Amino acid sequence: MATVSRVLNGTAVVKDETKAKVQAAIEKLAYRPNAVARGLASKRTKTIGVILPDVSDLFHAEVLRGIEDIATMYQYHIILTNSDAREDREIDLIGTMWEKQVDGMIFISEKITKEIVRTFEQAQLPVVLCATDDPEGRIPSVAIDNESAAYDATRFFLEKGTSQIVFFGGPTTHPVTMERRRGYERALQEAGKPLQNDLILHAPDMKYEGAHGVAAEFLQNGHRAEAVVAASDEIALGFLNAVRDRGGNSPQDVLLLGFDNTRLSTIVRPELTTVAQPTYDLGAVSMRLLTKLLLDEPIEDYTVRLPHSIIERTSTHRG
Amino acid sequence: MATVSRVLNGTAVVKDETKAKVQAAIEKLAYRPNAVARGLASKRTKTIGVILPDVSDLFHAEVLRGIEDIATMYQYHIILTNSDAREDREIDLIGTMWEKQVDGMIFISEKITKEIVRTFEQAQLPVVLCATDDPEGRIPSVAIDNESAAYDATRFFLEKGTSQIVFFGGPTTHPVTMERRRGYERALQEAGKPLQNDLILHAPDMKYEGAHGVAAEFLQNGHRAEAVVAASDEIALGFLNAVRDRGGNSPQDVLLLGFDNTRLSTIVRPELTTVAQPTYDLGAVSMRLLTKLLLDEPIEDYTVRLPHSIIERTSTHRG
DNA sequence: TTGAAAGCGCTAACAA
DNA sequence: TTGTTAGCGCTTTCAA
Repeated sequence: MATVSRVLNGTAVVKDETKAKVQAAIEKLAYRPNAVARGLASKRTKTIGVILPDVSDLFHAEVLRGIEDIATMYQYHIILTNSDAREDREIDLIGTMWEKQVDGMIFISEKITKEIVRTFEQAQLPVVLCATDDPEGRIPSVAIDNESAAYDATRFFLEKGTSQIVFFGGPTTHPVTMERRRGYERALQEAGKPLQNDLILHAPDMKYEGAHGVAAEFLQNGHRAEAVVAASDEIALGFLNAVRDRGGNSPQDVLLLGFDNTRLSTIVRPELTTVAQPTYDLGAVSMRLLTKLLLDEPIEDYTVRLPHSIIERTSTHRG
Repeated sequence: MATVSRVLNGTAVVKDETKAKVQAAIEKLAYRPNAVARGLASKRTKTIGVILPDVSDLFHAEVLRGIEDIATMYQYHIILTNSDAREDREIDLIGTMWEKQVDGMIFISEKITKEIVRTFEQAQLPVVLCATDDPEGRIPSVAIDNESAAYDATRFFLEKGTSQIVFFGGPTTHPVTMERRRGYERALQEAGKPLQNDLILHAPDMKYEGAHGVAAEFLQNGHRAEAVVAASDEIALGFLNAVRDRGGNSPQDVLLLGFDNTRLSTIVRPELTTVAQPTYDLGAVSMRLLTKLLLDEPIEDYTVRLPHSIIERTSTHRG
């Protein structure tokens, strides 16, 4: 049994001859090691827990795919759970992940609270935050620099000489939205433009439906916008369709810039200019960082900021 | 220890007084049972394996969400892996799921081969096929009736008096595509219409990009279509944009009907008429069926067919 | 109603 | 280089 274990795991030198015999026996009996027993004995399950708000969200699904691919590469398995971004569920789930003896975790959420940080620290679980960060910087994280991404997006319009630039974010309780809003505000201030509160819109979430309603109301009230910096592609499309509902269109009547470069942005017409987050990479890099943590490899940065870029398409292009 | 186990699992009667003492101790020590040890001892891990082609695909992500919600409800966890619909990987993954001692599996694939059926039977793992079925009907499955869904979609156009109805599917190796094609053909035959092979299109996959190319070529070659029955929303949008690229639009120049009722269908303009698969339910019902299998509950049907419906939107509506 | 004891199928020291 | 032994932290008989 011990020698079989050695052959299987390569944890010690085994004579070629015996190794061959063991492998023959494994073949013959179609033997497959029991990962649960192995996990109990070795205290490593080769399993990592992933908690995210909602897999059926395009962005999360793509991040997850990145996580999974790298996990597979390093022979880890993924236990997945949806939290619906509810803190109580998140904390509960961290506990069950602990019970499952996951080797580490990747955590995606909208907001990293002190309570969550504390729970991770108590659980002593290696964890990497993905697409968000811990404001206190105590937990390793992989994300983009949202403030400067929104700053760049706003500059993009300012350099075209556009005024009446709307910022259209998610809820004000959403830290990522607020970071982006700060970038927008900084760009305007640096350009000497006044901040107009009526040009700052917040949708109930990052989805299409709510954004569509908010945009419709905005236009209904007689407001006008020359350009929109939206915090997600879906939000941008919510604005687009509100404009269309009133007989307008983009880019003729409004220039639109989304966020995330989801598949939507090329499927829709006009194709959407967007700030590309390296969605897949966000997941892949998070998982890679986690493997470094788990394998005690040297780590340069515990806080990784991936580059973003603006992808120009027709929604901001006036023929 | 044994009594603690009894309190935790409710497997035997424990005096209220001792139960209270145990619970107090659990509280005090912040004790959390080790699920791995529990799994080894009881031979049940409360974990189910999910193998699907690609989580980052909208349809699968939504099915997965359905699976996960019901799994949570029954206190199961999900181990997730992507197979990219490659049979060799699928077979390999079934093996690793076995090693992980999952209690059961949900399997989503494009094609259920004999090899896969054999692997499941050898592994003796309870499994439910989701969104596909085993042609031999030996494995429980939850899906819709693709043939009659496409039949209904085609009838929908025939009843409008439409001719030149294109069928636009995925690859010919894709069983679901072929089932739908058969439904399309049956509807035409019953209506006494000739089958025109040049009106049957196959995209390289169910995604937008490839479909867009195939549609562009179709139109380039001077073919015309009055209506399109597409095998996925993305394929329908591929056709739509090919039409638009040539200055046309829907519903004016072509009536479009997609499949799946993904978020895309309402975000896009014109909003897309589509055959709604109960995507979330496909996952939820599969998982529920699996729990019945695992808990030895009575089962009426091992082969569940969920209802589909046509959701009419602007892409088939001529003012 | 509870405690004692065996054992789930491995890994990891320790000898040999 | 290999076999022996002792657990890993639970569940599940079996007695008491």
